[in-house]
Amino acid sequence: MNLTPNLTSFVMHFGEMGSRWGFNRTVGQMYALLVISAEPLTANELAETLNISRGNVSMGLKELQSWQLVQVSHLPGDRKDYFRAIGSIWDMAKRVIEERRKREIDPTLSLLRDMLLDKPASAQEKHAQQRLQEIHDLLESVTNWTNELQRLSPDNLSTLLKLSSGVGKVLDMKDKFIGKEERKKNR
Amino acid sequence: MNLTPNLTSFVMHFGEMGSRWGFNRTVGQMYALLVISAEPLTANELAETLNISRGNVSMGLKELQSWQLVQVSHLPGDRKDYFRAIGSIWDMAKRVIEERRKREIDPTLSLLRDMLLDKPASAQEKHAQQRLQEIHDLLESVTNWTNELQRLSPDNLSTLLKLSSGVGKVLDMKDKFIGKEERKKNR
DNA sequence: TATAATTTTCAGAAATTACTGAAACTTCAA
DNA sequence: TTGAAGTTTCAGTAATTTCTGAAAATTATA
Repeated sequence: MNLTPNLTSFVMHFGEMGSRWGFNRTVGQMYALLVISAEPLTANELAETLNISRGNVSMGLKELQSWQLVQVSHLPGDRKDYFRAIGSIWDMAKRVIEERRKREIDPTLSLLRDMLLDKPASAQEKHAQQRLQEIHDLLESVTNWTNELQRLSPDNLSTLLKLSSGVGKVLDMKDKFIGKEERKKNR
Repeated sequence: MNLTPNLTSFVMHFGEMGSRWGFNRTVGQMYALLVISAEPLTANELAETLNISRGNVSMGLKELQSWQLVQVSHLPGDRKDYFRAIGSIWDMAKRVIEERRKREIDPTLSLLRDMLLDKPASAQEKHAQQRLQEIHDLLESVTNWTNELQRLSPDNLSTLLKLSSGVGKVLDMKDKFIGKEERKKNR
């Protein structure tokens, strides 16, 4: 496949950014290419377009599949695997959030849980545990949020994202809202 | 400084995770140590406790300062620099969000903006631009959110996080709130 | 101004991570 | 079965990143 210079520079940029997003350069390039391509691509097309080895493409696709960011499909009467980026932009966002949570938060959260079960054995540990508790609570909240996000429909997710500038407003509102609900309950 | 085995394992774990969070192993260890330490530490204490070279500590501290995650302080009559992790857990969370946005989103967003200014020159580019537009919009929303988060007081940030199981609730609130505002306007 | 205390820099070594390409494997069709 | 079409694996190499430690720079004190 031949890319216009513009698209090439996007693909390359995405490769550079890839490392900041948790996968390596070529995996980033492969994903960018799949995202902008109108048609599914074969592993060979990826290798040729990006000038990387066939073996590397195979490994990269495995990685992208583990992120659940690409899908394989087939054409009747053609044995080759065709790859495409999964669904909508919202699906991608959800997957990235989910995967990063698994990799960046879960392991730490589970270690923190264990550590907090131990009684602090010294003044040093006592102070440390306080900080660890705070970190634990924060990470747990973040985890809850991401779980909740997974459940949202694309529509609601979109609404929520666009709400940004109103977070403050909504929070102020929350007091009134909760207040009202509480009053109802206690009536 | 001598750490208990428990704390040592936390510090080491944080080092391993460090690479997933955007800094390297020793920087992660250094930060973990500063976070759990009740007292500010000198560069030499860090180097000794973690068994890494003095030079490495110097570079690592520079990195942590660029993330604005540590502060230097001094003791009267002592020329050494003492380092401590900045403020509260909320401050840390904000810094991390802010820095990651700068590193992981801003550059891509700015490239996407440029690309979307060009008229698509081919069918290929036309299709690609549609996807790029979607990505652009998503990243822009995320950026708006993080900006908004920066502005939130620790109190509100905490409330927002704990609201987790109520992302749905946030949306409900928004509807009622907006609805009320609209009704007011139209009255 | 000299010197002692401390921090920073940076060239090269060490460690880690990514990539290639040839061989092994799988799958299907004849 | 055989072999053609395709994919995966992995040992070895290349590229990148991290770390060390000695030298240079900085800063305070006498």
